[in-house]
Amino acid sequence: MKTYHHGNLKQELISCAFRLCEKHGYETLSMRSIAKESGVSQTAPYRHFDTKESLYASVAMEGFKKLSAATNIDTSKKVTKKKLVEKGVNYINFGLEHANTYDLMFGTAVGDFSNYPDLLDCANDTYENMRLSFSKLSNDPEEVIAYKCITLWSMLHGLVGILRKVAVVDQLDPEQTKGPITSATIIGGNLNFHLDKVISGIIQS
Amino acid sequence: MKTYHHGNLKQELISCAFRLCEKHGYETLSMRSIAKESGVSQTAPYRHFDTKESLYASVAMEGFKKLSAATNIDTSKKVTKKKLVEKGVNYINFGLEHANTYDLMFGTAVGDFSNYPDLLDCANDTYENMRLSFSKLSNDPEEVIAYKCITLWSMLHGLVGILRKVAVVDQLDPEQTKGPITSATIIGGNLNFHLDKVISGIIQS
DNA sequence: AACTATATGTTTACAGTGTCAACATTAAAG
DNA sequence: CTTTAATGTTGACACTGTAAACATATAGTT
Repeated sequence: MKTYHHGNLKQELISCAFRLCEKHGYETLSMRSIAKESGVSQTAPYRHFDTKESLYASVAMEGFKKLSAATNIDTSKKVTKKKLVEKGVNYINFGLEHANTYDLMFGTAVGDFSNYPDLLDCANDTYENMRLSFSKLSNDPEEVIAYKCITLWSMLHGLVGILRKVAVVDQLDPEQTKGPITSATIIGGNLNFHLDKVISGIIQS
Repeated sequence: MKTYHHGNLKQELISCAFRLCEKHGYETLSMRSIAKESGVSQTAPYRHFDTKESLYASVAMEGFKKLSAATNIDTSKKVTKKKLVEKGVNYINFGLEHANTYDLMFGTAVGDFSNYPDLLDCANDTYENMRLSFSKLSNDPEEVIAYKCITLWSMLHGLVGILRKVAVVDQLDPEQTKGPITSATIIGGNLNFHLDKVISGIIQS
């Protein structure tokens, strides 16, 4: 039965947008196509989202929740270096497997998180878990932990970005290695080891 | 005097787009506005660029050239750790000062560099200089150097991304430090020292 | 120098976009 | 049961990327 009022349109729009984003990237999303896909009129979304950006913000928030779910360490238990390495591997896998959503989360689609407090909270949660993890692992003063967090997060974030770019290069011509690349090397089995060294370095820094 | 044929439209369009991108970000660029700004009809750019993406590619190429100019080490002379640290600082400064262009270069605006061989070359040059620098600094085998390159580049790339996000958080409310942030700390004088440690770590890894 | 082909420009047109205003229908509150 | 607020639809506007048809200047050939 088809009612005039959808009943749960907002959530429907978000998950629809999330699905489309995952599949085709956020750049191809349109307010109208999402509306159509959800079976409502083209302007119905505007009852729930002021602008396209604010829909993006909701989708990004979903992304951060999933990122946290995929990477968070249970800080109520003992935190080990091994767990931190695992967190790192999970982070990178998330970034590569949900590349389109990751772009939405960390790109320019949502200009300023502070306009979307819920999103800001979710993003901070991701950071906070890393901070807590480092904190449980050592007795460093706060500012040192902050350094380590920024360092690790940057490393992970950067790897996601660079590996994707380099992967494109590799795919282009696997034979021609102008500059002995790299992503294949790292992705193909050694990422774990690599991250282990990097993270060890950060921990001891 | 106004002639029918512009004479140098292609370059004009690129530098015009570059300027607008630097100022307002690539997302706000439109083929038509660039044409208007250049004083030609709305479809004139299509005599020089098949698609908007291909204009983006040219702008991104400009970006990579400037990035190389700002960061490249003269590898014909002796390469020192200090120079590498300097390179890192320059890289991050470029990323933060030309944030909009940096987004264009490393974001999703240009889908696949392999469609734009010139762009690909420029991007590879940036990588290649880093590889050569590491190579001159040690006797590591190629694959180790590749590791180090990826690690350093990821670190730098990640820092640019994360510092900007975190900076946004900081600006929001400089008092409320939910999780003792970070970008102010790092940017405000310690970046050099921080990078020095990180890069030393990478070199010795 | 004249003719032709090509490069480069303009005009017009189309389908798609974000978003606003006016209106319709339903659910919630009094 | 009536009023109000929430949620939907229709229609409109200015803007977008880009294709097609046409105009003009330049370069190349005879």
